[in-house]
Amino acid sequence: MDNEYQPKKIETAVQAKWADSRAFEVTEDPNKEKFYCLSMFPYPSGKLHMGHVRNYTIGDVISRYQRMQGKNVLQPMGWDAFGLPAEGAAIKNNVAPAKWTYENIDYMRGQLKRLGFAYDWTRELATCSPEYYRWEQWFFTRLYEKGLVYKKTSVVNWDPVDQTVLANEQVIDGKGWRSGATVERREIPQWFLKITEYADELLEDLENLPGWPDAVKTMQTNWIGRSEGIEIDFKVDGSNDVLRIYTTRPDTLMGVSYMAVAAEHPLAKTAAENDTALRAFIEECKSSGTSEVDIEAMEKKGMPLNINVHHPINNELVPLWVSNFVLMGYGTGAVMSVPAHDQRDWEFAKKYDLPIKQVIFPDDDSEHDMSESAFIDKGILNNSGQFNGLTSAEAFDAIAEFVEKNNYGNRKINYRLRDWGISRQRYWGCPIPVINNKDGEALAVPEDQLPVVLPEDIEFEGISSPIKSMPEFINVNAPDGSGPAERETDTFDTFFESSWYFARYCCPDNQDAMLDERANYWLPVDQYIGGIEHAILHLLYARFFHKLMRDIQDVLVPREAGTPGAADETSLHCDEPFTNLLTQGMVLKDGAKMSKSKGNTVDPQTLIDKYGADTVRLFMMFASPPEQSLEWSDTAVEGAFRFLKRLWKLVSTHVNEGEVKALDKTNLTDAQRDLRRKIHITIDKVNDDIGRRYTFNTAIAAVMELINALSRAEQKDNNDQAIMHEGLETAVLLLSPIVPHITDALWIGLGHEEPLINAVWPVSDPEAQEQSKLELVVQVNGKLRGKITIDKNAGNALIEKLATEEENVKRNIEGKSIKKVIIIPGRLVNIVVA
RNA sequence: GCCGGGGUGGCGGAACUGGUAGACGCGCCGGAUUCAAAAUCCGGUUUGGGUGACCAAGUGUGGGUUCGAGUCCCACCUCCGGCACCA
Repeated sequence: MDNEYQPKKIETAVQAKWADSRAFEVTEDPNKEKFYCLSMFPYPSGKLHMGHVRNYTIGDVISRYQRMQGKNVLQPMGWDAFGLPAEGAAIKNNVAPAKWTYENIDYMRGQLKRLGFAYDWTRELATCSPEYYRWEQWFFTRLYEKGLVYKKTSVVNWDPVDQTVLANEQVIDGKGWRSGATVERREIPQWFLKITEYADELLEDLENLPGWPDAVKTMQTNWIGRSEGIEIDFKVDGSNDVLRIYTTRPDTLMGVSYMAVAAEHPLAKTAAENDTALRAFIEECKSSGTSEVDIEAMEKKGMPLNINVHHPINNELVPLWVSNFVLMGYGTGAVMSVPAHDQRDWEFAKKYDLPIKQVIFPDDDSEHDMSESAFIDKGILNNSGQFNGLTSAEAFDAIAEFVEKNNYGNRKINYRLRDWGISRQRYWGCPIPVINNKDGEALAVPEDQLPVVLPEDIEFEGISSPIKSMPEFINVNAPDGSGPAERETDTFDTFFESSWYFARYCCPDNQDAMLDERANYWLPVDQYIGGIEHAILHLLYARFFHKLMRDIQDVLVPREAGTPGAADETSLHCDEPFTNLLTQGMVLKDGAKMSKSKGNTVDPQTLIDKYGADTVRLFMMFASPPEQSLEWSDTAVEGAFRFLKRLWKLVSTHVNEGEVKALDKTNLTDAQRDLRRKIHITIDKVNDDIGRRYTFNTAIAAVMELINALSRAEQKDNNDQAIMHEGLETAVLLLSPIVPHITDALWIGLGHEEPLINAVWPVSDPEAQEQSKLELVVQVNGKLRGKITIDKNAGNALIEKLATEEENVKRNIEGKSIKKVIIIPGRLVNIVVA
């Protein structure tokens, strides 16, 4: 066996071997337990970054480990290929988005292959290919048919100079990224998916996901934001209009001192018609950004509309204001304001000198200082007429009843979650399959005319989407036979594509249906791995989409209908797409996220070229546990490389010493017994770390400890050599999911003919782990004062005796009386003295 | 602003269920090898005190619970992720 570790040589050879034997191509095998391991697919931005390498190494380690457990493992890879950066590149470098994207994919695919990930490349897909997106177009038309999509106006960022819609990311300090013009809010018609119809199920099913991190489930729960409240109508004075609001605190209803509507609210618009100051204010409200941060962080402003509404209980007049923090697209676009019991209303009232009327009082006789802040807790009602003396909870019911009885409104469950706006006014995306006829009706493109193919041979003139000025794309005949019509030129939000790719991987070659029965073999994904930044949007949309696919007929069409068994399945079986979720942390350098804009990136390719794929993989897994952020270190990469060299040398030295005879277990020295125990303890430790905890860093540390112990061991007799052999084989197997190339070569060196990827994960020998003596720590008043070695069967009386007799312990308890002795079996003794 | 997560030696991190704080690696210091260097190998390495055995302090800050707290509770500081059109 070669004495020198040559990563490039062995990695190329092993990768060729895997490719030739189609080692990672899988098919459905009903007799084997399946394991679907999925990493979030990359956006093909140019080249792999360290975050990708980390993500995909984690997925590969889990996949290879599960394969060694005997499972039928699917690990696919593809490309989230539509998106804004391709348009940026097109505008900047005058290259078509399609060409740019496909070239990036080719380069990045090469990098993934070079890293040795065990992907089934026959399933590769790119979301920008018509073979892929035709099915989401088809799916959209089915959802339209079912009434699960609808069109309404909603707000976008409008760049008045470039005459185009901007993404939030393209708005910098309220200005357009290219024009520098102040961005306006503008309302345009857009398509929406009714995710709110699934709000309850999306919320409740989180309880059926024990394999998801609590942090993600909490964030999704709060995002959905279910609340129980009441919708109440306030009659507008001198008009037949009513102003409908929603509140979760009807108990504070008698404390209302003003009402507020959004700038876009019809009442505000009408009032502004004859009032220049009001008109100016409403214009100003439209200048803020559309994001929640923009709205929540800005200074809260308002103006009275000179309109009053009637309080539904006592009929008193309440002034109506327009304000910049109420949003039209959110609830009813109007709120009731109770400054005494809501902090934001309190601040607004202070600013504009509006009355603050306390109606809820602490239930413990304490007094709240209204001049300091709002009293937001629940309590006892007062100053509330007929409701005085009720608790907040009682008042909720009483007021709800009152309101319902008088037809002023009803109880309502509300969600913070809003319907999913899926229209984008961009080019590089999937065309929304809709045709608008001359009567303005939006008609779904019929199935036989799908896919609506995005023209790829285009040029950007300016920055808006080329298909918006492309008559050959736009002008069509209406599918209802009503004559000339216009094609929709908006494209889908790219989250649309990434919401179902996990299902398409199961049957990417099916040209006749979105999914087939193979999806029911592989789904749900057993392990999903990706960045924590996707905790809400992507993961919620994918869960939603999965439920839609489950509920819409004909999504799943069996390939050979009518044949017995699984092929007759016509719907998805499972309710949730991802059984277990692992959210990896960021890759940082000098404490900041690696990113092009910060200029602190490290190109993985340079490292692969210098050290090989195994070193990069090993470093990534060793530097920190997957959920934490990972701090980049060049010297630590050197360390990982050094460890592999040491491992190689230890194996080659051992192998080159010749044949090893079988271990004679009846004749072991204490040192040999200890070393064997170390080997078998390490098996259990690494199995737990990789298989259960996903703490690959501690798994690697444990193998390093084993290698250190093996290198220190004397090599004098047969047993020494036999234990060395056992230890090295164990280390190679345990490391193989992490560094699959070097371990494959070492496995061959250790005399195996069957490839390592077909080897079985090692199982420890409990007998080898037994020991007759135990070490206990002795504390005095909780401070470590000594250690004692006891027989494993020693009783508490003997342990206490030995502990108190230990030299240093004795010194520390001298002259004091022992109050208590606490013995934690196998761990410690704590002597409490005074 | 709101929601979620983190903070441990010079550095990355370990300590899983309240039970030896600092495993493993990096860096640094000393030694071996070498004409010399690189590479490699051996030893040391939380801080302060002590020749030493040991002693004291110590897990962002301030309090608390406990025989015992990095771990649990309360308050605060700070950094990171998300906030619906970046992906």
